[in-house]
Amino acid sequence: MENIDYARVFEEIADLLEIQGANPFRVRAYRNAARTVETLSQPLESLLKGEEQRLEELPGIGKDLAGKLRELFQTGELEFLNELRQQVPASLVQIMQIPGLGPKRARQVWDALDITSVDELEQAARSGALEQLPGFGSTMQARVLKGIEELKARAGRFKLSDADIYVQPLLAYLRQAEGLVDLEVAGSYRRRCETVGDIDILATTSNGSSVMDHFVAYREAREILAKGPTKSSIRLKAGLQVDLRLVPQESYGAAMHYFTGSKAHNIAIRGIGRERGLKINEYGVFSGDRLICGETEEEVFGAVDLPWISPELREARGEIEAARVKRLPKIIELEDIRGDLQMHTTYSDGRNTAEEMVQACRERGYKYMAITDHGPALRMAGLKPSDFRRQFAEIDELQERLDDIRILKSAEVDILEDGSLDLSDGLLAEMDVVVIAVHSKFNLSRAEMTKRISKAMQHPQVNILAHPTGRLINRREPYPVDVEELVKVAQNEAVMLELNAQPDRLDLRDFHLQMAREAGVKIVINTDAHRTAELDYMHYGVDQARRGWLEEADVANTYSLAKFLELMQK
DNA sequence: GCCGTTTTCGGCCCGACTGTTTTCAGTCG
Ligand SMILES: Nc1nc2c(ncn2[C@H]2C[C@H](O)[C@@H](COP(=O)(O)OP(=O)(O)OP(=O)(O)O)O2)c(=O)[nH]1
Ligand SMILES: [Mg+2]
Ligand SMILES: [Mg+2]
Ligand SMILES: [Zn+2]
Repeated sequence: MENIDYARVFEEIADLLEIQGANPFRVRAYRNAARTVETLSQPLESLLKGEEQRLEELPGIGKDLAGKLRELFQTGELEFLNELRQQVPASLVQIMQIPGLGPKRARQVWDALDITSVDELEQAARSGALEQLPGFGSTMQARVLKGIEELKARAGRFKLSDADIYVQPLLAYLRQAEGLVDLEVAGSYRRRCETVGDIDILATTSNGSSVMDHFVAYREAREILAKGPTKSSIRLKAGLQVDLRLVPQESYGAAMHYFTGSKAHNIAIRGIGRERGLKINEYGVFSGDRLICGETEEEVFGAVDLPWISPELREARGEIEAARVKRLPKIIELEDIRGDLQMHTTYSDGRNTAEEMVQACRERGYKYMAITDHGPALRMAGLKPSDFRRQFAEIDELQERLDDIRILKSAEVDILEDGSLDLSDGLLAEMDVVVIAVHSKFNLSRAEMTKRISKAMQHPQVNILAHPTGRLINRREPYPVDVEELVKVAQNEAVMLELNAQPDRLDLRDFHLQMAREAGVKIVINTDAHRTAELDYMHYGVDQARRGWLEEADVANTYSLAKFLELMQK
């Protein structure tokens, strides 16, 4: 019964209801609720256990959906979903994953051809039965077959850092087009989401531009998905989709707001506009047919009496309410960072020596750093106690020659299966800061894993829990663990939680960070660099921290060395 | 299905691109 995916259940209900032809607003309610429970900064389970009506206080969760969440929590099942699956084949929702096929056409192939799965649909398309259906032509049939192939290849979402590989060359190419004024990346990339489904680019022009023709002629494009005067999409050879939107220069602000999203944020802002008799779209803010403003984002927010909101916060997770009462957080910036507390050297699995890492940290203006090579439990990469002592002596020597940075002796100590550590208390006592993390034995139950990590955190010499959930984006699920409980332990034991800035970790997640902030637990943003260049991953960590509403004071490595050392006192 | 000091009923964001639609539905952003 542990680990019910509440969001998935609501998503499935939304899909099935939509195929059934239910009221679109009812469908949207389920989709919104799925989003809400997925990204909750208060843990859903503690709300579910509570006696009171706390669940109903969540935006978009009323009596009915709260009841369904409770039923799921208590029984592990949902009668309503089971009944729905009797009425609509559950495998039909897969058909909606194919580009160009939505609820109406899923319904149509089910009704007309008794198709209930992607495989059956593929057969119908191959046999030519599909193009006989009203509304389906040969073009559509071919598109479906292609869509099914792509679905099998499964490009999926791209890590933000992978998207970065393609963004700069593409922008450089687009800038060659005639008639361009602005060119900016919007969408989830601008909101600095940990993964992006595509790249959304906004261009503006004063007198018309040839940018659309130029765009679809990009040599890295594999396919043109759509092409119109204001909006075109291509798929890159790498599989990544790119959407380009072109609007008049005077619509820059409104278009940027629209194209940055998120969708839920847009709907909320437009709803507020509507209450005030305003129409907000990507071209501007309108009163009737009269354009009121739209040149800048500030104007758009201003039209609904809100201050400008950072893109990272635009997720309809309370930022609008916070902005309304002037309580938006002043979120952290890269320049606030004064140190990096996890990195590796050639002593373990790093590529650069301690001296090189120190030099690289000084170049980045850091005032302190910790060298955290692995303990002996990592057999290939780990250090024996004697290696650590050798390294500490080397650090002493390096430190003697430097007065602009403090090198903290440390280690990334492994949390063993029973919650004990792979280095002795004696050795830990020789360190300035102790970082702990799980690196093996992931297949414990949630309760066991939580107990294991909690025990390690209770060790009196431990300061930082690194990459607390162990997930690797697109490669490895987090091990099962109760992050809410870890936050509580961190609070009681004065342990800090790491936000690991490696772009495939970004661990903790944004909503975990919000949870920690609300509990007053300090976060440390570390790059876990395995070479000097990886120290620059810090900005990914800061981006994630911004999405988690963290302010400078919430992040321990924004403090001066003295203050940071003070924070570690138990 | 949710929501509300203008409402407990009647609203719910708004627009672009595609295809076979003869005047616009479906899908997607
Ligand atoms: N008003 C409005 N805006 C939308 C809607 N769908 C998308 N947008 C806007 C907000 C999105 O951030 C932006 C880009 O759309 P995308 O589908 O690419 O979404 P986004 O980039 O947020 O996430 P992604 O990582 O691409 O899945 O377009 C919508 O239904 N209504
Ligand atoms: Mg996008
Ligand atoms: Mg897009
Ligand atoms: Zn590690």
